[in-house]
Amino acid sequence: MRIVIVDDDVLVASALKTILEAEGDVKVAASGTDGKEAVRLYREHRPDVLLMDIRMREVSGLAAAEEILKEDPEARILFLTTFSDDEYIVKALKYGVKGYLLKQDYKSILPAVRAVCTGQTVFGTEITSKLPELLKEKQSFDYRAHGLSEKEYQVVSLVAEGLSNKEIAGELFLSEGTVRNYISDILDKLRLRDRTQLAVYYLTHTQNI
Amino acid sequence: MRIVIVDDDVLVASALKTILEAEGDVKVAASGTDGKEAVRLYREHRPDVLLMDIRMREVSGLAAAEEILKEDPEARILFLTTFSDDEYIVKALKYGVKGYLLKQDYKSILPAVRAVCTGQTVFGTEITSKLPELLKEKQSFDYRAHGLSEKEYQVVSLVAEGLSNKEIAGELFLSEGTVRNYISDILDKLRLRDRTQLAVYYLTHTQNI
DNA sequence: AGGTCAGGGTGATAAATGTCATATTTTTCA
DNA sequence: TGAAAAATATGACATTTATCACCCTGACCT
Repeated sequence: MRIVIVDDDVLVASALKTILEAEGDVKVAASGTDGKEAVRLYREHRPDVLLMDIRMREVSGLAAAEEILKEDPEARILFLTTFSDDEYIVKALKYGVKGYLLKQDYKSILPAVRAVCTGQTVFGTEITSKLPELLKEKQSFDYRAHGLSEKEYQVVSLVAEGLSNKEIAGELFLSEGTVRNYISDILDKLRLRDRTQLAVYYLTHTQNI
Repeated sequence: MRIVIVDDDVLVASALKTILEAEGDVKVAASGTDGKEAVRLYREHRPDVLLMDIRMREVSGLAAAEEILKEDPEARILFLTTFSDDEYIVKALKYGVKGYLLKQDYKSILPAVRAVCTGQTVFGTEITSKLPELLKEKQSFDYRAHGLSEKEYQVVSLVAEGLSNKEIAGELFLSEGTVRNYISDILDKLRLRDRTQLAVYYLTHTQNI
């Protein structure tokens, strides 16, 4: 396994090198201290895994990752950081970075590197526990809480699909006038003015967008 | 490392056992063939990692995972599956499952188990490549792509806040009639029928909900 | 039998919306 | 500079919406 390490803290870089090369099958091919170097070293060595700090002086690890992944979407990049940050995680994942873990957690670095090497994605503990949070759906529209009946709720959801009263009537087998009355009631209960506000309200209180 | 394996395919279970126990430090504490058993075996053995098939006859792995994680949020569960499925991934991650990978990919099973054991989260290759997709923000509403002018776009966004023509006119220092004309044009360009559909369209094509 | 309440309906009416044809004024630019 | 292309505006009109007052039916209660 050939690794490239990029970290602007030289101590960290050498510590990592020591930890990794303790294993017989791991070889640190090169190391650098800045995002720009990361790009250069990646091009030059095409390592199995690029271990990179996310915050660095000139060019950040994130920018470097973007650059590298644009050139080689198969690149296996593993971020190292001293703190976890939602924004970074999401951004990094969007780029296609293969992992993200904490420096402190030195015992987990080697398994993580191995896993990434087989093409998998790895997250550190702190980040993992936040994932469900990050992925959680928005609270869904609770019609009972607003005093809406089942039928009224159906009307609301159809309004939020852009249907006219006539269409809603057809859909629910009601007369157009009844639908009008329903909507009038609903607007009253929800303290809204017209169907457009109703659609907006529903859409912004529902996850399925 | 103590592992519990649950898979309704006995062949797979024993193959996994063989692969894992080839390593000196791994011990398969027990194995089962159904979600119900998974829950029981987890309670009984509290393994370092629970390796579980996601699709099983009676109680699915997903249901079992939910149950187990409710009792022990720290449980390290690693799903195994023969096919990848977006729905499952997202659901599993929401529950707090620690990983998800393909059975075929037997070389990556051991590193994955080790990584999960140190508390990390691991995804198989196929899933990883989908992650950016899953997390990608909704494509933002590109008004130029629809031939809308800057001003028309402003009108659209106000419609999508539920403002009336008069209010929009006031907001943009236009006459009400002009706003009406704008909206008429916009609806034409976007092939929509009324302002409610416009609001829905805008909201569903914008990420900031 | 009478009361009442929810679900569904009608019709009248006023306001808001959408369409169109037709100006007027600015901008832009060959 | 002069003409085309925008941005803005008006008025007339048809449609759709929203509100309201009232009606009918059937279930349920007592």
